[in-house]
Amino acid sequence: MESADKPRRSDATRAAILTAARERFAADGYERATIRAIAADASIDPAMVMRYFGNKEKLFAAAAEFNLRLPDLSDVPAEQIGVVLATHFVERWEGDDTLRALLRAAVTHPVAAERMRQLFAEQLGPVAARLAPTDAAARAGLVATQTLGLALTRYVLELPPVVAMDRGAIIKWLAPTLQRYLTAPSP
Amino acid sequence: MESADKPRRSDATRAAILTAARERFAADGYERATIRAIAADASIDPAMVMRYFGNKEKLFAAAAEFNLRLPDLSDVPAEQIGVVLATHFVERWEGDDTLRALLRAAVTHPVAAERMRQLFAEQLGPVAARLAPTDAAARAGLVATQTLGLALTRYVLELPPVVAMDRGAIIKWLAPTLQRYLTAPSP
DNA sequence: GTCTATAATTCGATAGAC
DNA sequence: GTCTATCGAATTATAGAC
Repeated sequence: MESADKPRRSDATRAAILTAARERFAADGYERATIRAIAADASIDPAMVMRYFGNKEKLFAAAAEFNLRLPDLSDVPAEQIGVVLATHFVERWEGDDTLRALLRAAVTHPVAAERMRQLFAEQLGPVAARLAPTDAAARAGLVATQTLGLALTRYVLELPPVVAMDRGAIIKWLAPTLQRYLTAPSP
Repeated sequence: MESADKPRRSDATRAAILTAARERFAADGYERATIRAIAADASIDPAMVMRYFGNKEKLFAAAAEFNLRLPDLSDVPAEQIGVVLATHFVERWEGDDTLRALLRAAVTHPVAAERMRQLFAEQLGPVAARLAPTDAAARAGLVATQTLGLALTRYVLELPPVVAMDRGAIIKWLAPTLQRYLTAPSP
């Protein structure tokens, strides 16, 4: 929208604000994350945050801009879709505050919740539709229950046994679940 | 602590406050749920809420007091544990604001999160321990990922396809997942 | 027990000097 | 572009009259 032309001098400042905002939103949720704290983290004046992003809602919208980055799955054999998806999700969540910020905010912030709904409908829906033409929506929803449940318990609630599991174990346990939700006959 | 003796006159007021508090905490989360709004819902003065519960934290603690109410599962055959658990959880979540209030608050409120951790450790842990002595904790954690994931997507985020599913379908889809997490050999 | 008044904070947002 | 000063609103919590 605005980034096509010349890279502005202030882009570094902008990026610093966004990074700090993502960390705060991810750690504290929408209402506890204050503009003052975000500005302090970015070593900048709070008024600058307002100048750059207008208000808190727009700042959040910019900070939580992201997608699932699902790879092209059209070449993946149907019987391997579970492993591929489980692997992708586990690695996608780690090391990026954006998704945690969105999840935490979505619980109390209607706009964030709506974006979460869009995200799974638009990006996971098509995958399910290719594998199961009839009840694709329900199957995509089931995949969401398991993947978001993992994210919730591991990164937000931090249930000790879920935190303790390594990535490999998680993938091995979850892959058959996702596989069944997407390709098994309706029970 | 205080309820053993005589039922006080003010117990009705107390109960009204708690009911309103649960609804507000469940609908708005911890920080957006205000004492003023709770008092208004209960048709009472805000100052009374403070008098009865001291402060907001204690009010929440009282309102979110609950347990999973897991039935006695020692008589359930190991191969039916999935169906029994899935059925119980689906019916436990519906029609009771308490658990939704706790889940929503736990995402941003550390005390609520700690209670959520205790809840699953103390009540789900033993069930897993009986079925799988070695890696019981991990299996209980996996069950938590799926059951809390369902609660999150259906009652909090309200993903349309998850909301649209009826209880029977949910149970049929989730039961094999829970069954495998608890009784299948480690992958 | 009940309610009014208000203290004490905190936060988002704005105005304006430099 | 950057920062100071501050407004206005909302909230928890308290003090005290009745």
